Amino acid sequence: MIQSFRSKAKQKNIVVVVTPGVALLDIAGPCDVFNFANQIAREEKLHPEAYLIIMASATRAHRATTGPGVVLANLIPVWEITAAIDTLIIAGSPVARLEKPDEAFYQWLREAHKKTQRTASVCVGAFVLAKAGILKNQKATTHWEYAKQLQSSFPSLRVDDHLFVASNKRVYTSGGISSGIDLSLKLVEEDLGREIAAKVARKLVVPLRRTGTQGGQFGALLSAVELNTKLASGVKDWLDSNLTKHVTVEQMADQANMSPRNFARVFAKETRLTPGKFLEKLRVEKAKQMLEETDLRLKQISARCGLGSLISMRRTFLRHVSISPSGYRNTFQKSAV
DNA sequence: AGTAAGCGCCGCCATG
DNA sequence: CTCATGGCGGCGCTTA
Repeated sequence: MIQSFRSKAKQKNIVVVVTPGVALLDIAGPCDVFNFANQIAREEKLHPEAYLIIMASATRAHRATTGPGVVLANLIPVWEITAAIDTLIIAGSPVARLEKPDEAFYQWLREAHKKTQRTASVCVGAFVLAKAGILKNQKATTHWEYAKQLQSSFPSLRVDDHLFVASNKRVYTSGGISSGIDLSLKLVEEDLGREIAAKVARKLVVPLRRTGTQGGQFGALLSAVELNTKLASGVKDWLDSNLTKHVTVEQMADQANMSPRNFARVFAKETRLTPGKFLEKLRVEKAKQMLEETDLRLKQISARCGLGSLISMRRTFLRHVSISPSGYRNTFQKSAV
């Protein structure tokens, strides 16, 4: 019985726009998230059918070949969509970074965006939103490999390549290919609440909110790329035993026997990270570890990581992990069984 | 809350 | 000529 469902909210139309060469995961991620959200909302008697997923094509063709060769059929060219679009998702693909799709598509996109509740991109789909002018002056992210290109092509954007999802009022961008999942989970959380989103995440066996950076290992702030460089790994050992102290970049340079200027330059080239940022990440990493594995007071943890006062640890922590230290502990502390 | 001080970062230029 | 290094000064973020 319809009456038994708690939510009176209308069904939302999710339009996923694909272009040829799209990574399968770019579209599979969002599709599965919304589909599982439907399923769970139904089971929970919250909503009989929360989402309708519409697969659309950015070209006149009704089919598109994905990067791995799987052919998507029965696509609806965007111009033929008649339903009101609640959420528009532009999936990334190699052509998304080029001048394609054509001007007609961009015109459609600009018009459509005026009417959507939310417009989003996965991976390099951000280039499409940027070209359409939708990201002007907004915070944005994309696949980290293309973040620089995005920033230089569209200087007004504030590109942050370590984010998985960047959200503004109505516009969302997400990072690497798999982050379409993170993006969609966030949208589901907004629509159906945290509990449902968490259940979807559990079903997919992914964290509800990924912490850390793109390219980083799961939950790790510092990626192998950043740590496996000569400079970083060399300095890291020394840093680990000096984290409680106030460390300057100059001291780090000393450890590497280089001038501060040159150290900073070479370090940045190798790791894509400035020495200061690296140090900060290392401190937060250590704090995360202690929050997970110990019962130490926040203040003690802060001291041991060199993150300063409780206030400043909180601030720094929020910047990197997007939740407070105590919130992080609540979610991730390993229960003492 | 608004300001001042400190520090890291980066562009620019000089040197080897 | 180029490439790696290093010094200087200004800008901006963080903290007190």
